Formats: sequence, C-alpha cells, structure tokens
Amino acid sequence: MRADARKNYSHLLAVAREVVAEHGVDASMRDIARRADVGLATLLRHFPTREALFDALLRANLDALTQKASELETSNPPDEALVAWFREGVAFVHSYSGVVALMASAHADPESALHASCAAVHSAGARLLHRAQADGTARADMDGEDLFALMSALGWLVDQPAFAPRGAHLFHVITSAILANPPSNDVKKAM
Amino acid sequence: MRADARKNYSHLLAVAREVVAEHGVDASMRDIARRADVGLATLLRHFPTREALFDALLRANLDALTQKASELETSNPPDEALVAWFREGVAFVHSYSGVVALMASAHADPESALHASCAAVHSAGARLLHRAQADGTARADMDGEDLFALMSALGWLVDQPAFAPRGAHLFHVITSAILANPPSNDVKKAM
DNA sequence: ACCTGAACACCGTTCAAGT
DNA sequence: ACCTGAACACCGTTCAAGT
Repeated sequence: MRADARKNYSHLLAVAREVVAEHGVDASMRDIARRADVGLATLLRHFPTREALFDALLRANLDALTQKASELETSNPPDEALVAWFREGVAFVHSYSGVVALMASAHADPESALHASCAAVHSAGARLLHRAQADGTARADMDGEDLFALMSALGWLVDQPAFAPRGAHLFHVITSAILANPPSNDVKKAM
Repeated sequence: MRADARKNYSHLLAVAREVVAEHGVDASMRDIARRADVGLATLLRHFPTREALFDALLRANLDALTQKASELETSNPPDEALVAWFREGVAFVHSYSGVVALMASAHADPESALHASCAAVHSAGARLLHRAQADGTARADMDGEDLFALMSALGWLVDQPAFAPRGAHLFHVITSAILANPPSNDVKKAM
C-alpha cells in the first residue's frame, strides 16, 4: 500500500467513525467521502461495500468482546460472569445505531467480512453460557445461538427511542429468564 | 371522493399489499405506483407519506389485535390469555417484514397516523397483563410498556433470517420470564 | 498504484400543467 | 377534483481518464 493510500485509508476510517456515530449504519457513503474531502470513488476503492467499512470499524471492538469473555471466564463465578458479559455485549451493539441488524445478517451469511468476528463472539458467549449451565445457574434449554439472539434483541430494543428508557429493566427481565434460579440480589450484584 | 379516486385508492392499497409482502416496509413507493399503472404523484396524493400508506394497510389488523385481547380476557384463565395474545401479537408484527420498526417509532411519536392504533394495542395488552398479575401468574415488576417492548423484540427476532428458526424457542424463553411461576406444561397448553 | 469526475439507474418530493 | 410528467436533490455503482 502506497503512502498516500494508507493516509487516505486511516483518515477515511476516522471520518466514517464520526459520521456513523451521528447518523447510524445508514449513513451515506457519499457523505462520508465528502466530509473526508475525497472522491466518492476513493472511498469505494478502500471499502468496496458498506459492510467492508463496518468490518474495519467494528472488528477491534468485536475482538475485545471475545477477549472480555475469556477474562470473565477465569475470574468470576459462572452466573455473574455470564450476566456481566451479556451486559457488555448489549452495550456494544448499542455503540452505533443500527449496528445490530448488520451483525445479525453478518452472522447469518458466511460470505460476510464480519462473519468470523461474529462467530468468535458467538462461541465466546456460548462458553460462558455452558459454564453457567454446568454450574446449574443458567437454564439448560438454551444454547449460544439463543444467547446471541437475546443479546441482539436487547440491542435492538435499546436502539429504539421508544424503548431505550426501559433498557435497564428489560435487561433485568431477560437476564432473569436466562438464569434458571434468579435471586434478584445476585443479579444486581453481577451488574 | 370522486369515483375514479376511490377506485385508484383501493387498487393502490391492494397493489401495495402485494409489493410490501414481497419487499417489506422498505418497498419503493415508485415501484408500487408503477405496478399499479398509476403516476407516482397519484400514489403520493392518496398516501402523502410511507407511514400514511402503512396506516391504511395495518389499521384493520391492529384493531383486530385489540379486539382479540377483549375476547381472551373474558374466556380464558389470565395466564393462558396473556400468552395466547402475546403469541398473536408476535405473529402480527411478523406479517410484514420490517413492520416492527415502523410500529416502534409510531408508538413513540404522538403525531404518527398509527399512534392511536398502537396505543390501543398497548393498553389492551396492559389489561391482560394486569389481570395475570392480579392473579399472581405474571411477574409484578412489568407494565404494558415492557410487554409491548418484549413483543416487538420477539417480532424483530423472527424477522431476522438468522434467528427466525429459533423463534418458537425464544418465544418460550421470554414467555417464561413474563410468567412469574412458569410451569412449562401450562405454557405449552396455552400455546 | 492510486485517485477522480462523470455517467448511470435508482430513490422520494414538489409543482405547474392538463382533464 | 383529480391526475400526471417533469424537474429536483439525493443515493450507490461503474468506469474511462488522469497523475
């Protein structure tokens, strides 16, 4: 990669981060290019599709979420670790408006650039869930896929202005469904 | 309304129903007009905004959902009635792809054409919830808003190709969170 | 190698002109 | 009253032409 290309690349990424923070995942590619003082075709050259752009934007965060699961796995009781990580996950999908739909489709499509990172998050979560299930503190009739789905659903909920104010409470309700024997004190402690 | 106008109106509505069934709520207005063999401006004249179109498309179904709540209220035990209606609601938001986001925003915006019908659904659900709470079969720390939110979240989940296959199971998980004392047999009976 | 303007096919909105 | 084509300002995609 040539020097000017590399400079364009990182500048575009920084600008994209701003614009997406403002307008969510439906931000206009043209708008990003404009704000970066660069031709639209140049943006498309670095990121041929909107998904490629979000791959670059989100990969680090997704990997951090996977990493977080490993840490919690060794240092916390299974149920608290699960809830703490679940909270972390919901917060992440809330980081950019609309990102949850993107992840859901990336998760379904193996061709997607984000698929690998999503799968890593998925299985990191599954490990935490299985540990809590073995411990008897998480309901047995769930798997990593269900956990991922519920995390996404909560992410979607807090993304809706109508439901965002109730986010914390809805988190509590869904969490209590995941924990087989939900003593509300323990849940609050883990939060 | 003139005769030709009325004819156009109902024809547009029928065509819109088809196109939306195919392409979801993001269907192009231009496309609908085209398929109806009518000028785009004519479509916009009858339905000035996409939301006005969906008001016409969905109002009958929303009112039916409200009606359904009243019926269940008189003829079923509180917990079964609640679960049965909840299921009905999830099925409805699944009727057109993407309709759940539309409803969430209509619910938040009092100016929306769909606001009244959404509010009616909302309070019909709240009545069923309160009845089950008084009965002791639904958890006490929820209100109609939470019920509406969870219904929407499930609607969103089954709308995602990645999660749709697990819809029934996720319904069961969330339902068990709503019912304070969830004996899985009773839940299944109510389904 | 890398960048870019321009052409293309789409979209929703608006409005003057037709019947 | 009601309909409509056309102009407008947007969008993402593509590509020949520039450095």
